[in-house]
Amino acid sequence: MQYLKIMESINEQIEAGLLTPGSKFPAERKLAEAFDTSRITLREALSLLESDGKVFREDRRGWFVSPSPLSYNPTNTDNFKTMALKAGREPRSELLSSQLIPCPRNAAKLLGVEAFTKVFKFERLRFLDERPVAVTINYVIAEYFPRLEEKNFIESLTHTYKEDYKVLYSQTRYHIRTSSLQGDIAQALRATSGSPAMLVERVNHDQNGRLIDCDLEYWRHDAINIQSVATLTQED
Amino acid sequence: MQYLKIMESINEQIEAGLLTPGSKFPAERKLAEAFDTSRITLREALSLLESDGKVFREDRRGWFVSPSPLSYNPTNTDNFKTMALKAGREPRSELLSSQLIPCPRNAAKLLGVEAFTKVFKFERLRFLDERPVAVTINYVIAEYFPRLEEKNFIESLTHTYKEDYKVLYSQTRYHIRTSSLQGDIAQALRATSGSPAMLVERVNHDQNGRLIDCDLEYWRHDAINIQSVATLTQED
DNA sequence: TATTTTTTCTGGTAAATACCAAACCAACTT
DNA sequence: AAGTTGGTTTGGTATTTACCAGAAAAAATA
Repeated sequence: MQYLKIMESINEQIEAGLLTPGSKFPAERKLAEAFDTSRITLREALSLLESDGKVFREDRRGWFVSPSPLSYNPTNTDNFKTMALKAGREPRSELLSSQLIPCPRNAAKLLGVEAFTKVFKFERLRFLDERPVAVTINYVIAEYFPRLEEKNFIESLTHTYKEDYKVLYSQTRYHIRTSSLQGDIAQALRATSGSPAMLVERVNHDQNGRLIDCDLEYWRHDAINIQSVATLTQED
Repeated sequence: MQYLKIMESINEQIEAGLLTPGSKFPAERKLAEAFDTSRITLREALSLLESDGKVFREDRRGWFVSPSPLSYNPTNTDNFKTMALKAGREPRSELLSSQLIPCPRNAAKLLGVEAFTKVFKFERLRFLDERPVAVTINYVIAEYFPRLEEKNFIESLTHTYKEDYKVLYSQTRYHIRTSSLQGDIAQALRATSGSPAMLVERVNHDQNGRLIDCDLEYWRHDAINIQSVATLTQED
């Protein structure tokens, strides 16, 4: 199992700080030669480090050292920008698409609304220090937010809700599971199809208990770290 | 990219219910032949399904269809057994080790205690329907729980705390991130080294705000699904 | 200097092959 | 009936080879 040794060797170099976060590895063929092994075995070692979140790759671009993950607290309303800035990172968001459509199946299931309810769907790509780390897809119940498409919601939907509609998030139901990146989402994240991902699904209610939107967040799995404090209720 | 087609083909059979949860796939060589491809490409397809949580493998034993994940709520005190039973699953726990030791580095960091503080460490293996799904490692501050080693805590530590020491969990700080299974932990879970995992770290306080223990839970990544409801506090 | 085109490099995919060791099963022994 | 042994199957690991397509770099052009 020489791939284990290669893995450890690379790992040591990362931990020792010889390879800085975000820096690119030499070409696979060169690395394989350096470790006196085949390209396939070298890729095996890198893949293990990838599933451990130590390194990541960009499709046909190479392998990189993973930056430290962003702490993500699902129980507060900090938006992406705020979270990133608090952690000393540089956030950026891009709008990938936005449209007013009848609620699709998967979102209808999350929202618990009838089929054909009008929703405003939009997709955003989130960057941290110019690395694409997440694609977020929002489904907003259209009737509660007239002309939402004209507002500037790209950076923060939370902010738009509050300023333009006097709506505050008050309760959120969330699911978090591992998944893999496929198709358009993988492409937007410059990831190869099948890369490991964290999928965060949230369903949000406003201060009146009204269900207002849901979102799906596909994160590169090494880019976040779910973190929270809970006050426990004893059941029995 | 024929591995994508193979993947979809297998996936369809799973979704159609032709392959029931927990059932074993034919041997790799036979499957490869059936799909008229090489074993390597077949393994590529299965690996993708694995990272998506649709299938899992047991080391040198073969590939299996993943059962549906257990919903795990980090914000309540339901123990493993209770969670499993509520979901209609059959739980079982095995004690892998238990010892009274000076707090090791990683746990000291989580607990925020001085080095050499005595802790009671024990490892348990959790099964769902006889499938090993998680290894949990607990570090309990020994001075608060004299003779803990004599109690029957294997099924539920929570229960022992409550009945024998009148201690209730009241606040927990948790971190969740993806990781990979290695060494002993992988072996206990019958997983191959490097299999994807969910790592849940928790630090717990009792009803008096006293820090009492922490635990590390290594889950097979397809076996859980973090799920919770949060009441939000607006900051600004 | 800025833009476009061409070339080179590099990662992604795929096959064929080989050997090892653990798991499994069946036959045998006690 | 229970335990041991030995052969077979099967997944894990590793090498070699090949070709493709996208990305990056270099060269040519406007």
